[in-house]
This record gives sequence, C-alpha cells and structure tokens, in this order.
Amino acid sequence: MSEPKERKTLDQRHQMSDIDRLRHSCAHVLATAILRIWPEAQLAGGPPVENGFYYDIELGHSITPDDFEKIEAEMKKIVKENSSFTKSTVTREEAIDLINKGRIGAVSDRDVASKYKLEMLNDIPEGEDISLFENNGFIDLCAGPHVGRTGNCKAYKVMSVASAFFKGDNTRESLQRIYGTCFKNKTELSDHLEKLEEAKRRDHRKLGRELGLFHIDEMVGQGLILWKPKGALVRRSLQDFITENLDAQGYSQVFTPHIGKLDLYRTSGHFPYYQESQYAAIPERGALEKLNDDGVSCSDLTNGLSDGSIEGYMLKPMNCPHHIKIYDSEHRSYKDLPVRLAEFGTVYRWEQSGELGGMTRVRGFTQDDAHIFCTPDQVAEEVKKCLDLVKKVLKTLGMHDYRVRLSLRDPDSDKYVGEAENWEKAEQALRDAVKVLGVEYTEELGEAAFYGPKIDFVVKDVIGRDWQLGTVQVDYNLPVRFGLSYVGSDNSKHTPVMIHRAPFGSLERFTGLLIEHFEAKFPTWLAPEQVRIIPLSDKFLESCEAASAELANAGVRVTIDRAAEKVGAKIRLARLDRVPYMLVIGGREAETNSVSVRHRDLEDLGARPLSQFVEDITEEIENRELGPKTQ
RNA sequence: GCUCUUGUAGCUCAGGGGUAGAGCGCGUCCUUGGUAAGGACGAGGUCGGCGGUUCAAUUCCGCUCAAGAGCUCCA
Repeated sequence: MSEPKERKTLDQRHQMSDIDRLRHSCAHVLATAILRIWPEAQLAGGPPVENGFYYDIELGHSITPDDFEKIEAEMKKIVKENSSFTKSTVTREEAIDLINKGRIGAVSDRDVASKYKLEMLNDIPEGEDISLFENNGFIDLCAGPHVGRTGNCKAYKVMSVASAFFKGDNTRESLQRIYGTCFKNKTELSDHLEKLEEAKRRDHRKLGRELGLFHIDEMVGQGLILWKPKGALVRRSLQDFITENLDAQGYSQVFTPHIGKLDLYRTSGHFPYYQESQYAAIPERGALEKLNDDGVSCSDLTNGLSDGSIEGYMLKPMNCPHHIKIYDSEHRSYKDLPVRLAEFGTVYRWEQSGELGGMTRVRGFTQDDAHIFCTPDQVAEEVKKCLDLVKKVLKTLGMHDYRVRLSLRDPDSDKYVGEAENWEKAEQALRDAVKVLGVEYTEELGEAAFYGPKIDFVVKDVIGRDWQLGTVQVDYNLPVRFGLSYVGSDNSKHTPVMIHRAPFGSLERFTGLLIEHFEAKFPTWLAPEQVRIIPLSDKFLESCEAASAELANAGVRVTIDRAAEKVGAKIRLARLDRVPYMLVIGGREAETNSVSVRHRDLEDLGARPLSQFVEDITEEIENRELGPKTQ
C-alpha cells in the first residue's frame, strides 16, 4: 500500500528495514481483520511507523477501546491461517476496475469502492509500477515489501484509536486511525510495553504534581504554568547557571514589559500575519466605550486594530522587538558591537487547545532569550559562541541524546519575510557554523522562523517524541524592518545582523523535559531540597538544628524531618521526595559532631564529620556535578 | 481547532436513578526509635459547571469547561 503523504521510490522501499516490513505486514493483517468485522469500512492508508503501524479507515460508527479485543482476536485468526503475501502487478485500468468493484481494500466482492484507494492510485506517477498484495483474500494497493506469510506476525497489540485527516490535510476527511505496536518477538514487545509504563512513571505532569513542582489551574487558564516553590527553586538554579555564563560571555541583562503596542508588531511582521496564534489584541482604554457610543460593530473594531486606525496593545509573542528598541535607543558605532542583550523574557502564544500539554507545550513561557547585534564579520564567531553555550548546557545536564537540525526556509512558501539574498547569506552563515560544531546535523526545509533560518537542538523525551529546545538563529531581516544601523569605520551607516538565541528554549519546556530526564532525581545543584536531616528522636533535635544552620550558612537547601515517625519511614519519605542527601543524627553523631550520610541513589555512605560533609556537598553543588563523586 | 476517551475527597481510584466508599495523604493523641511504611481516633465531597428528562439525577440526555491520546499546528 502507498504512503498517503509522500511516495517513496521503489528503490527506497526495498531498503525498508526488516522490522518495518513486519510492521507493514501487520498493518495489512489489521486491515484484513477490520474488513472481516466491519465489511462496510473504507480503507485509506496503513504504513509502518516508529514502534508499530496504523491503518486509516472510514467507518459509519466510532471504534472504541472495547473493540480492540475483538480486533486482536480476528488478527490472531488471520495470523494463524498463515496466508502468504502475494504480489501482482496490474495496469492502471485494471487497478481502477478492481477498486470500483470493491476488490481492493475488501475481503470479498461488495459494492463499496474505497474513494481513498482511488485517490491514492491517482497519486502514483505515470510510468511507475502499480502493484497489489494479497493475503487471506484481502487485496491492497501496495508497493510492499512484506514478510512472507501472515504467520510471521507474532508479537503485536492494538494500542489506540484516534482521528487523522486524510493525507494529513485538515481540510480533508477525518478518518479513524487505529494504532498497533509490533515487534519481532513477544520479548521485545513486552520490553516495549514496559518502556511505555516507565514513561508513564516519569511523566513530568505526574511527578510535577506529586513533588509539588508546578500547577496548572483551570481558573488561571490553559497552558499557563504556576511554578510552586520547589519548581521555582529548580528554575532559579537553571537561571543562575545561565546568568553565570552570560556574565562570562559579555552579555548585558535587560528587562522589558510583557506587552507592546500593535505598531511594534506591525513593524516586526507579527501582527496581523500571526494574529491567530496570539492572544487577542488589547484595545486602548476608552476605545471600546467610544466605539460603543458610535454604534460601531465588533468587526469594525477588528478591522480598526488591523489597519491601525484603532490603537491597542498585544501580549508579546517574542522578545526581539523590545530588544531591538533598546539597541535603537542609542547611536551605535562598530566599536560598540557586538551588543548582546539578554533577558529571561516571558512570551505568550495562543496555541490551539489540543496542542497544550503539561509544561512542554504552553501558552505563556519564559525564554532564556538574548539578541546579539553585530557586524556581518562578527556573525560566525558569535554564532559559534552561542552554539558552544548550548552544548555546554546540554553537557552539564547529561543530555546527550539530541540531534542538531539546520532549519531552512521552504523556497516555495510565502510565509517568510525578507530578501532571498539575505536568506541565503544567513543560511550559509549557519551552515558554516554547524559544520565546525563537530556534531551530526540534518538540513530541514520549511522549519525556519519567518524572519530567518535556525540551528535547533532537538532532544527526544522518554517516549521518543522530539522536542525543540535550544536554538540559534541568524536574522538579516528584522534589523532592516526596524531600520537599525551602526556607524562603520568608513563613517557611513550600516545595518547590523541580529542573532537570536536561547540555550534552553523555554524554561517551562526545558524543566518539563528535565523532570522526565532525571525522573525528578535532579542533580544536587538543581534539587529543590538538597539535604534532609533526620533526627533519630526528639532528643537530637538540637544537634539537627545546629547542623541545619551550618549547611544553610553554606548555601545548602536543607530541611529537618520533625515528624513523630521512625527512621525507616522518614528515609522512605525522603527517597520518595527525591532528596539527594539524608543525614541521620542520633546519639553517636551528636557526640562526635558527625552525620550518617545516605544518598538517594548510593544508599548508606557511612558517618562523616559534619564539616567534611559541608565541604563535599558545597563542592558538588558549585561544580554542578551530575552526581556525587564515588570513592 | 478536529476525532475519541475521561472528569467522584489533596492524590490514586471503586461505586451507581433514592443526595456516597477504599487506600494513601492530612489533623490530634500514644509511641522516642538506627536507615523504604509503629498504633489509635478524627476531619474532609453541591460526584467539573449549566440546562433537560424524571416523583427523584452524582448516575440518563444535551451543552459547556478542563484533562489525556492521536491528527493538524508550533513565528
């Protein structure tokens, strides 16, 4: 069967990996089962995907998870019948005839012809072979390849049902997509299912609630994160980390407001072109009353805001225009450049409700943003420094499983601003920079920002989803739109180049991923609570308080567990709370001014003089170690 | 935004046309202990919101809000 979106060439398809071939065959088994259960179904496509396969169908009623058992039982029968996958090649006319007769995408003769199959057939270019695969009396339009027999599909499971648009086009029919997972054997399948369970355990939404890191409140609004005290400590530690690096690299910190006039965004190009992905404009005070008095309608208001006859404000969707205005507030000489303006800037974007999720996809978020204004000659060096910073950040956090994407414009699309010539310069600058970075990268068309190309650091989360985090972008366009300039050594005006960069991307998304990455067992420097002191009994509270004071004095985040519980229960609770260090103080420790140290991951580390522990943990925190040094 | 699923105590969930239950957590008291759960008692719910059907709705129906999965989108 053919891919709905992009047809691969036959050669590419023959290179399909063994596991994809198996999953592809599984999709046919699924389709066979569906048609046996619901002969009126119209099939669309069903390719292999990561970890499994799916098949898109149109059916008069909704399939629910209650049907999965029935579907799997039918699949089991089909597998047991051990029919071979038989390939045949037909002419276009023969294929059309078979579809119209309901023979393709059907188990037996019937009147229903799949309009989707017909359209997919039309998408096959003239001259390319039209091949069919048959199994268990079910014929599908399909280029293959397949495993020999249905009996090879041994380890599969129907996972979920969701909707999907035909050909991924949201103006087309909405189909039901049935997902299945499939592996070579039962062991690999159960390993995969176990991995999914593990992902659930690490889900930042679950851990965030359990550990009191953040909260999303219906009354505050969708996609708006409330950072609770413990989450705020994690965030502060991250911000401190970035700030230290910015200070070292010659950045200047700035603060800007959360709103700006619509004119600012008319100039930048955000308004009105991206209106639907922004919170609605805020009309100026008095404007609504005046319009009301004048009997003006809502659509006049909208038009007025768009054409500028009514002034208003917008929640900022990006920080760049504000930073641009700071740059532009002074005369700049080439000697002043680069000007590097940094801000933890909160931006607001109206993401569609169905796209929101936890901290990783939100409507208000804080970028660890900075804009560098420099001369064209300085671009390469500045981009390199930015990339080094992103690399350093990821390395410090032990995030090694990322890929680098050079996001370029799609030359056929009209969503980009600026001259082609500037785009080519910017894209070349980034390409040169990423080449010396020393990491693998892929170039992807159509992934650029509307004002310029980007280098994105994309990391995979625990269940394999890609997330764009750090980003470095070169922009020749916004400086032109805002008429920015500096005086060069030739005493004439020049336009600076802008670099946008954010090593974390957004603190919300980054923190969400970090929670999952560490399973909330943050390295000590990030842990909201770094040490918990556990008195053996109330008698030792005084010693505990002395130890707590000494640690707090050294800048360590420490608490004392005063509950009327036994040590075992307190240890258990501290571990569930993911506190890196537990210090037990009883008679022995109180007498010698020492502490019995237990680490979250390393269990009992024995007793140590308190002063020694303070020294050790301070060093671990200052160096931002991923874990304690093991002796 | 679309399709499906879900919404009962702070959390995880059971229940079900006659106004509700468990475990954990929380509070008080007892216990003062040596590294993953000591014991007793107690408080806590307009069963997401609005409307409809019904003698009666938390339960059935409609709408709405929110969450989850997938799709589409992500300057």
